Amino acid sequence: MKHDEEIHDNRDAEASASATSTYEPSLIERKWQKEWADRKTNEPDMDGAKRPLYALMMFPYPSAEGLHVGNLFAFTGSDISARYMRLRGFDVFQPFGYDAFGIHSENYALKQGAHPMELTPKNIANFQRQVERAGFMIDWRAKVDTSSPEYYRWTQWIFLQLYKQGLAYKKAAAVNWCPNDKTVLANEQVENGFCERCGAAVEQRFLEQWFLRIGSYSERLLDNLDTLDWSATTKQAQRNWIGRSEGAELSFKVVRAREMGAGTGGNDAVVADELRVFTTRADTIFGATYLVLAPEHPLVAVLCSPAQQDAVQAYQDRTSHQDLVSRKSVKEKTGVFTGAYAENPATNAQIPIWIADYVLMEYGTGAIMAVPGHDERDFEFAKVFDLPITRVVASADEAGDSPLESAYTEDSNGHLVNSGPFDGVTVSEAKNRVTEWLALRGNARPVVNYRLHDWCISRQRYWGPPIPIIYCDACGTVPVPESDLPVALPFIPDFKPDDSGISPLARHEEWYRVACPQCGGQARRETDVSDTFLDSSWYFLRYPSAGRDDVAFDPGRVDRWLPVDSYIGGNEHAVLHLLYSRFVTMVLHDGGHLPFEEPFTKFRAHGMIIREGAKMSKSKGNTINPDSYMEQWGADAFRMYLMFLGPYEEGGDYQDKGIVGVRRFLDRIWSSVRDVVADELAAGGVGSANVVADADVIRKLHRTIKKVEEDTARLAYNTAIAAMMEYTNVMRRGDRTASKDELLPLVQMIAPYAPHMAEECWQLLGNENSVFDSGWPVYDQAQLVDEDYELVVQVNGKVRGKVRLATDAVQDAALAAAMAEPAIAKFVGGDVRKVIFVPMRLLNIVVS
RNA sequence: GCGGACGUGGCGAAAUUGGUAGACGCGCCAGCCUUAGGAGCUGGUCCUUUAAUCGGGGUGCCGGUUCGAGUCCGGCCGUUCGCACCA
Repeated sequence: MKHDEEIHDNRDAEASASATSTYEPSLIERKWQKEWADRKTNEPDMDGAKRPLYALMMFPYPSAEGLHVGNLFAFTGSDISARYMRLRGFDVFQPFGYDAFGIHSENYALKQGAHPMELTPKNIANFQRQVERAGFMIDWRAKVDTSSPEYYRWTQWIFLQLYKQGLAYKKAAAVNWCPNDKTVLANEQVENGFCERCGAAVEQRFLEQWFLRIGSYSERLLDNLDTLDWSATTKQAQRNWIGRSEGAELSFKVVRAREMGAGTGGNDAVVADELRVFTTRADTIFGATYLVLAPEHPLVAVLCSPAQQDAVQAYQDRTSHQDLVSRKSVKEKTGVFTGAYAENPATNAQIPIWIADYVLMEYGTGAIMAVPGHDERDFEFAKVFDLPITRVVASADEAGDSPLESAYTEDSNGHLVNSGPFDGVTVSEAKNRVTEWLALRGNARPVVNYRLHDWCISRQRYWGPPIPIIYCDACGTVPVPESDLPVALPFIPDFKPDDSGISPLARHEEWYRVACPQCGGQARRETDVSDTFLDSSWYFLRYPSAGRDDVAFDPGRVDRWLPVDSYIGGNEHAVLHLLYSRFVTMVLHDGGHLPFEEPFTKFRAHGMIIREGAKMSKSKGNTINPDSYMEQWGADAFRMYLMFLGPYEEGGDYQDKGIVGVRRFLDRIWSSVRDVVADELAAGGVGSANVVADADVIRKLHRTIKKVEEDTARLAYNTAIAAMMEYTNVMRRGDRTASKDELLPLVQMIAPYAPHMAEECWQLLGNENSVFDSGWPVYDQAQLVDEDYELVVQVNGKVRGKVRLATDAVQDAALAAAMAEPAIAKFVGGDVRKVIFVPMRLLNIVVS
């Protein structure tokens, strides 16, 4: 629009012109976005800010479909919070960027038959257009794109720091393989055995992979949660994911099977000293009637008797080819006897050792003691294979000699039976005492186990940062020297993944052949790239130093701006991004690179937007195109409506008709401003206001400021907006013309919500500066107190009337006032037994 | 199965420490204005009863604590999210 120039160059004329016109969002929104850019309104002094505040929103992946309304909901909530803090006088730094590397971007390119290196910049440009249109207070100097060499150079640098600190290692392991995306997935990316991205059933493969030792940070990751100001739901999700469980590691002496004695009879030979199991129910040891190892357990080969060799081998083959869906979903118990026995350290009985796929190698020691009497899975297994079931726990009111129909897993009020010296001891007490008893004999030690596994970051894909490692025949695994970073991702036309389990880069000898940085001999590069979640695990560290090509992050800027003061985002990242970011920050702290170990001081999870009661999805065809809504109603109205739907932290139901209410509200404010300006022009120019503020309106105003301030601070945007609407209704009651003094604070309050309109109104009302530099209105405490109030009068708890009462009135006065009212007095029949007086609220007269 | 959140009009939702249930908005009804209105303004809108009041009932269900419960406690029912053969 060429209109822009006219607006800009001829502001006063335009101001008076628009003052008499109707509210035209498209004009003023464009105008102010340009103004903010020209005036550098959104750019704090990165090296000199006095009251720095880092407000972060979760950066999106720039999908080709463009901005989703869910993105907009998330960004708007963050933006309101940031703009509010700006009005409160903070130097707010709110950056934005793109999580452009990774499988989703690559898959989309594959679908389009395009190359991600060419497609990604286009997607970013489109996304950026939409984000700019919504009018966020973003400092665009700090833009980050994880797929740019300037960024991923430092992602690789971070990998090297992990490597240096011994926290990155390569191992051959059974990993999750997505046959559709043709890559390895982290545990966190597998949902119920299906690929989180594409939904394909995940298979198990045995591949050499790079892992990060997040598991060794379990305790810290868990304990620190208590110190963080985060949404409770997010913390809870992390606690579940880390999965701490207290128990004991018990050791069982192993004996060779009798049948193996080759006719010598009873000549037991020890083949492995001991077998260790993890249990949270050491108290049930007397009921352990067999042991079960995971089929992958390394001792299986040693323990297995020749007679059972074939059966065991066959079972192992079967499990190793199984995909994780069938392996991990509950189903019929299967297993094979190894031919070996172990000695129960409590009963000294010889118990058989089995293998079964219901025991997982990656948890605990990969072996369990089976107590079929008191564990559902063990019970089921014992039934299938006819193994003995011994009862060792009974509830308080039973003797415990009746046979079990099912596993008795209740442990809160049970006591031990058939447990030798521990008969009668309660379960909770026995957990410790049995462990201690076994420990004295060297058969137990208390252990804390975590469910959190190390993080597999290898991806056999193209669109990611190459892992900066070189393999040399002479020197072994050699990290790329930091001075050689970035290891650039080459442009290759054939970036399509295949079934081989190796990356597309491995097909390019000219790329992976390289001289060893240590000995100069022939060597080859690692051809896997790293997980997208490594890219996003540190982007917030980069923002304040974006553009610097000599460091990942500048220490001075880190000191001034980090850790992040306020982070707002979706709970879908509760255990992925948010946990990885905490881990990486801790590692960088331990390596001496950061002065803090927790990246996000405060985190709030927002809710989800649904539409007309149903989830939005492309397949249902009920998605919302933000562009068309912003076109029709204006970005301000759209932003505000999204916030008005429901509590921000819970989400809301988008109803197409609802936005009109918010737009009407903005129209009303606009027309009040227009009236004031018109009056002033008629009266001789700006500043000659002639409508006098109304005392009742002003009192309502101060209450409203307090309410909006408190609600905005706690992200209760829906009620803050309601309060502003209420005030506007009072201010305009009966189509009354508002006064300038009534209007100015409203414009300031609404600024975080409808920033363009607020700026325009602020200017029309005669202000030169940005409304965001004007400060937050201050309410007057004295205006909040009334001389009298309406006292609710109850008789026996039922509301019977209301009386006006002086604010400082005491109970006797209140009672007298109530009884003077015939409508109330008629309900007070018998004796007054009791009077409850809650000043400023109610009076309850209790009669017999 | 374990852990969390939630359940309020026709709809989205409000409701400090327990203190007038339904703010605000949508929709709907009536009126005003208008040549007209998918514009604007005013009033009304939980159910029941009533000419209107008065009254009675009402926050998923059952019970409890309390002068007083949407809110607290116990037990169900339902919705939803996270984890899940984790020993």
